Amino acid sequence: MGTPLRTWRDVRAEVLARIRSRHWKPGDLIPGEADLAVEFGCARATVNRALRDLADAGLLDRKRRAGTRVATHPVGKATVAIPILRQEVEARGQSYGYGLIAQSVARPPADVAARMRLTAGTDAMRVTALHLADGHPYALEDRWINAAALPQLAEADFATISPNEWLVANAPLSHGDIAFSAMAASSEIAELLGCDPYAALFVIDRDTWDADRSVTSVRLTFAPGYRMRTSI
Amino acid sequence: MGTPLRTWRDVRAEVLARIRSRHWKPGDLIPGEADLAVEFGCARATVNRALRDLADAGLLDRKRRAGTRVATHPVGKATVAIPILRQEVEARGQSYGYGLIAQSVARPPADVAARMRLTAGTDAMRVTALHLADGHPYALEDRWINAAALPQLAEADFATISPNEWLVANAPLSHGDIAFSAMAASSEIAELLGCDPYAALFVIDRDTWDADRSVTSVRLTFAPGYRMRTSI
DNA sequence: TATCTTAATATGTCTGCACAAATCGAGGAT
DNA sequence: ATCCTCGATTTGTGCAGACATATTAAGATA
Repeated sequence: MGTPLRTWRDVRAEVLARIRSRHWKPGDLIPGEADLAVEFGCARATVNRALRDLADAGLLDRKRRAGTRVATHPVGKATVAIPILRQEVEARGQSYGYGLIAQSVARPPADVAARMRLTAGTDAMRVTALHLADGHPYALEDRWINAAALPQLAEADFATISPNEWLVANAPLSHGDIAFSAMAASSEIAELLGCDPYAALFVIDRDTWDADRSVTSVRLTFAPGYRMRTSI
Repeated sequence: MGTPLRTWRDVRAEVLARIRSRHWKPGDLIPGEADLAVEFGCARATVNRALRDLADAGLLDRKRRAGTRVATHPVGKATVAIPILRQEVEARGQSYGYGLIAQSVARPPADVAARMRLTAGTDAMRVTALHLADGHPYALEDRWINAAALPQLAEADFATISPNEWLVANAPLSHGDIAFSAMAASSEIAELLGCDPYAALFVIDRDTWDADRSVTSVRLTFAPGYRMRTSI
């Protein structure tokens, strides 16, 4: 019993220490908020804030009436920064470059149309572009955009601004699905990225939605050696 | 001006709607908490909770005195579920299998020793194991464990339990660094995973720490076709 | 003019209280 | 025995007020 823990960060630190030290083990039921508030010498709301934060981080499981338990599978999630290419390159101290490769309006292939839930026969805009770091290929962007969802699309000039940045500035904010995978370079991609065919490349696929309407579907293929990092 | 927004989720939804509708555009300064509380007919704490949540999600930038702005680069982060292989496989409705390939105590190579910050000449335990889904190779686990950080390590029987699960149950909770990348299969790995040499494989590297002491460093190499998904 | 000090302001958080919502278990009805 | 209802328990959240802290802008000083 020491000095009172005044802030919710103090409380969080103390609870975290007890979990880490295995004083409270995975699966254990820990005391209720009211008890902890008394022990720590603070208000219940403060304890609540601390425990809620740890629960958000996946370290605690909380249920009404049932109480709070230490999570059995403690390290469940990590937040990764979805790369915004210009920022990422510039954060590495390199100069960012961008080049449009192709732009057209075409019938998307079946898999893309299905992912975007476009009615059969609908056209979409396809933009292919290359992102550069210090003049070297950094990532290849292959994007389909649903023109029906973006009235201003005609005004966009993807020769000077990347679709990524244009969409950030002009598309309604929305949710989406993201998938990370590895893919062998096709000969086309190898040529564009300046790497060997069959090189192992890191790939991010992202589908973005405005309510139930697909806005865009993009694949970013990174040059060999790319690593996406995070910490927990 | 409608019925009062009573809950912080209501407030969050309303603010989100204004952002999505571009009523408040990226970069805009939005009204202060007190003003919004009056407008919405709720307490400032409720508005605070809602705005804090949106800021955590990366949709708002908040600074004391400066106020709250709509984020210029709206979608910054996503939480990914760090795969716990057994759960992941079973969640797909497949049967999970596990097999120990090799276990030894050895001098880790320079890059691993450096990552784990082991003093030169320290030995560590190396465990190599294969995770299976419906009997097919799913992921290869190549792990180094710092015995000095884990007294009970001698009791572990990695022939029957995977290092992953044993560590979850026995190691103190800790922080760590994670990196995702793509790698071409070496001939050894190709044989273990039953894929072609040079196949593009998804790789997760994870270093785990207890305070400033390295606990374990692991590389998970997934069989071809693996995708790690999330949504924002 | 340049720099330092001070006040104003917006967010951050604590407190104490109240009630809401979820959930579990006991006890009663069928 | 089975099902249902109801109360108790625990977390979830709202509110009003106060103070803390960061940051900016204006004013004072050199």
